[in-house]
Amino acid sequence: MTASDPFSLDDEPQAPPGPSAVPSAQATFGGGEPPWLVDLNPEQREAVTTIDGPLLVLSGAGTGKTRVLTTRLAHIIGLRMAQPWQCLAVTFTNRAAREMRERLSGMIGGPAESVWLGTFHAICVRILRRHAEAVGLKSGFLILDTDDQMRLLKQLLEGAGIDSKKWPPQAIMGVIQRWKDRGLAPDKVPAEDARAAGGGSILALYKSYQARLAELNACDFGDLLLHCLTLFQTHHDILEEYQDRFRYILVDEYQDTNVAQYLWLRLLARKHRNICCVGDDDQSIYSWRGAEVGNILRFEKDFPGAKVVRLERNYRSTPTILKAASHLIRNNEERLGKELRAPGVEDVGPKLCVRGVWSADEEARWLVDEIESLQAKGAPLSGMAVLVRAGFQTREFEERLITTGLPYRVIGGPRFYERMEIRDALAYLRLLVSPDDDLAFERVVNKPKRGLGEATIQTLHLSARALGKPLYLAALDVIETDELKPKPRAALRDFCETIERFKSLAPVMDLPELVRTLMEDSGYAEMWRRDKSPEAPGRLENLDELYGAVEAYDGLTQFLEHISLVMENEARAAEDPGVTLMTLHAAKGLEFDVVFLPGWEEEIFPHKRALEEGGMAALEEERRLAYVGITRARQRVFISFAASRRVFGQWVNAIPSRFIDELPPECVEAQSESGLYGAGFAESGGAWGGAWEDGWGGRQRSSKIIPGDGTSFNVKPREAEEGLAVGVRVFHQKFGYGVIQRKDEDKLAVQFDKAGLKKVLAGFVERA
DNA sequence: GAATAGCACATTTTT
DNA sequence: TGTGCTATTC
Repeated sequence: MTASDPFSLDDEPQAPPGPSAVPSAQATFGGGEPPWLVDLNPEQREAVTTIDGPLLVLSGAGTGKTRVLTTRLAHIIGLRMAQPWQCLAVTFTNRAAREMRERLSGMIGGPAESVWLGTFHAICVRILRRHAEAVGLKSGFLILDTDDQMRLLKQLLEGAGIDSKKWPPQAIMGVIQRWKDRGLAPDKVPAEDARAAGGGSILALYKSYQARLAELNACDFGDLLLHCLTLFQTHHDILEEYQDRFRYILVDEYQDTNVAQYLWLRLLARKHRNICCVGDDDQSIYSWRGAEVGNILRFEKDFPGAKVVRLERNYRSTPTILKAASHLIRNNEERLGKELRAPGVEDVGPKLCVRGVWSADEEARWLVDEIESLQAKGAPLSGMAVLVRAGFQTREFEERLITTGLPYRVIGGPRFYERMEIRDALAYLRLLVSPDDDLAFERVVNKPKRGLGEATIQTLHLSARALGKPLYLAALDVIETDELKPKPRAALRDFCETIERFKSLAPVMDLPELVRTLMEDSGYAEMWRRDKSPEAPGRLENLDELYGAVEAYDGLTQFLEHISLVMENEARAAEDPGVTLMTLHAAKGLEFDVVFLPGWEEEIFPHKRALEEGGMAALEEERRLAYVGITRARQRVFISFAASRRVFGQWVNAIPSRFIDELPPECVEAQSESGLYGAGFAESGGAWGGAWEDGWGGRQRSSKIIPGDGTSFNVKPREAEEGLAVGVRVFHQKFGYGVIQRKDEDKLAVQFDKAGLKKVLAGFVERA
């Protein structure tokens, strides 16, 4: 892991690099073809070499989109059409940005460093830090994460006496975010929209939320774009500077851009009009987050004279997989139209396996059996993935994989820097760097408990307001007065002294040591050591990991800035050999030899909620999700559905997803449990769609409740419970070996070696 | 100020 | 079925 921030080079090279730095095409290749073009197919080549004017590259799954983007940059720079720092390339994720920069470095070496390449947010931060004053911020502004955002909004709700039951903060934040996604600052929200949102009350909240952020000199993620956009709209001189600078603009995943990003791009590209957007409307799966497929559908209208290149040669999947995916996605109305094909491949590959089973348990068992048998045939587990619609669905497969003893990893879930203990530690660090960080102060002032409760904080708030100072600085004053009772005053003084001490230590002390000692001296680490709850040891481990993570950085400020934009934990990204479990959303951009797509049932996939909220448009997005899932596979696809599964503890019947009917029968091998859909199922052939009708009476939900099969865990002889105490090592049929962390009658909390912390009944474990 | 019991709620998520 | 949040109680 490196802490080097590509954007930290604030001074651009003044003079163009000498001929040695960027090889000139003419000089090096004697007028012949530059080597980077050699292996490109004709469409890719066109996308790379059409560098003047607007260009839309419709790049299907697996057609070499990253390659086109990086080669295009190399081409522009290599031909000296522009200097590296005159090129802007924006992505959505840090992962994509990193990959692009690495590949570019491989092609052109050092100059790759000075390309403006990063996520929309990172680029905006870079610009905003320079021109913060122009939008009412100071350069050192703080970037809030979701946690801080919600905290702040809740405070405002409380202050305004709004019932958070009637107006859930999450929903309010959602409305505000959508406005920001559309590039709407509070004063630009259309009256009609404002009226629709709580009769204008949400707009009022939006206003006060923004005001509070300004007071705190802080931004949320949406603001990074919104402020940057406002900056461009209101300061023509600044806009022009960037318009002049960015001769060539490249955009990755264009189908995921929201309105704000679109406006931002359009402004920047207005001068040179050299904008190249790469995207795939069939993989637009983030509309619920503000992404506008419309941006890609309208490109030619917005950029008159735009050229469109279609990349349809897929180098990833077998022809059968491509055929199935194409057939499915053809059911969508709103698309630009594109067909993936596999160039020059003779072997069409095996059919997709679609399997129906009775219950979700069986589905997991079957799926893991398939994994095992593939592994036995020599397929590596790291080439296999289970892709689900929603995060909770990974559980049944995890459990089954544990029982079987196969290694796996789950992508997603709470990330390292979002864990409570890490955020607490970060708040301490933030306070060292910026004493005006009220949110950080409030977070840790009474963590661990110092007897500084609500009453004390309230007093502090009043004093702070009176003094016109941030909380922490006000606290420094207040401890010198009699405003507080002796006890809280002493506690607060103690807290402030610790912070002050570390503030002076910060410049001289080695970073990991500083963080560790701060956690010790503040009593924070001790708090978790004393905590008897079973998750406490894990939290301490995470803190240890944090001490290790800061090592790579030069200073606290750099560390905090970096993680505010890069929330992922790079240290953990290391490849390991297990099966990958994740959501379909998380799988976009990845590929595997074998892909398992379980849970293809109506109401789960397509998801009920999505359909309720978004109607037909949402159904199309769900279908695109299915398309994304299938096209992740290189060799094989296994789709499955269960006739019944437990949802929130209740047995619920399900019918197969409509997407199964939309697969071309000739690409599918149907398997089903005996009796599940009668004999008609397997041999239904062309009348594929009708197969379900026979078994289920059309698409009506069956009212018959199918109970669990009752064979597995009915009655188990009660083990001698006396041997089971905290600290005892035990064995569990499902979860394997572990140590008892807590005992409450017959309920145990056990930390399992592989399965993590689980609550189990004493009857299900035995002494190891 | 802290522990606890009851209660609603339960897609997708990067920055 | 599990969790995380609020309201209540000590």
